[in-house]
Amino acid sequence: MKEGSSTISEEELDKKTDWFISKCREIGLKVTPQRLAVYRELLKTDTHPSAEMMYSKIRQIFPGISLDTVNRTLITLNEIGAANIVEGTGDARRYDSSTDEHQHFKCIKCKRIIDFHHKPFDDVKLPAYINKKFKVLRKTVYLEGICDMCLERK
Amino acid sequence: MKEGSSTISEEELDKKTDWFISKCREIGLKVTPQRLAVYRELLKTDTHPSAEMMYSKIRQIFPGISLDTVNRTLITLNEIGAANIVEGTGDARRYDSSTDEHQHFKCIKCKRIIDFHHKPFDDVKLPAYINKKFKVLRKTVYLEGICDMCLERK
DNA sequence: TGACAAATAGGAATAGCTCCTATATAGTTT
DNA sequence: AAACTATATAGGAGCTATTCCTATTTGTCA
Repeated sequence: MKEGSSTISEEELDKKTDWFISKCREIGLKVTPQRLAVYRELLKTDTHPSAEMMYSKIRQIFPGISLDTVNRTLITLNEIGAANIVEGTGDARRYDSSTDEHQHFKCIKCKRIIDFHHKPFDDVKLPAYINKKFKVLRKTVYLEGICDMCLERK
Repeated sequence: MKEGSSTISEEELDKKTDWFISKCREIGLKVTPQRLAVYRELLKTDTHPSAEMMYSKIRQIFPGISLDTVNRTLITLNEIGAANIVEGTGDARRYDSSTDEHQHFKCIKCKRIIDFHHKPFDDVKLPAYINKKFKVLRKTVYLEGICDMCLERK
């Protein structure tokens, strides 16, 4: 289970940045400093930030960026597979840069989202009639409840 | 897989209405005609409506109701276990009156939500460390992709 | 039936995007 | 390296979904 700030290594960050640049070029997206900043900041966190959270963060290193750009960029990242929108029930969209298969737990009190990985969930195959009828792009398992911190606080 | 309008029987509707009334009394919620109307209309559909969709529908039989009441009521229904908020990634909240275990597929083009039930998903047990650390109130499996209708149209 | 806490209608306010447009710039072409 | 052009951006307007506010109404219980 991962919580708090990420500890991604410089090496890993550079590797993913290179991948991202190639991916953009491949698709024909321009590699703008804004895009790079959004992608790299998202890589550095595992708190599943909202667009607004990313905006505050990025403004510290890139003061002129607009919220609209952050929003558009996050959606773009999701489209090209460089990030995912975390599933949930209402509230602001939350983003995740992890591409490894994993699941989410969201606290309905503090809205914190915590990653975990339980292999049996990955292993369940979809029924054939679903794959036949629909084009499934994403399969997620999502838990909701009260987190340890909120349980204690109460 | 269920699509289109529900075919809930009068009998079933009455049974659930009785249950709902007891539940409200038990918790100390007043049984208002607005609450009953929202609950009963939600029971009659399986299109996973948004608050706005419910509002249009209910206004036909209850012209004076306000959108705020519909919104508040749907949230209340979710809180007392008389309905669920469907998981998703953005857009307006969608609601479901079904209490049976099942899963959702959402079309990212037309936003249609379709129920299905694949027992292996129910059977996966959560890892012990999750249940120990968090109070899990809900476990959902959510698929996203392109539905049959949108695939054809393209 | 009267009292009162809870719920409602209606409108105002807010949050979270998304759209619009003039300007700027990455990537390409010369 | 200058010019070109399709994209991308900043900033603000606009929009959608939801929540808040408050005067009024209404279930529920004594």
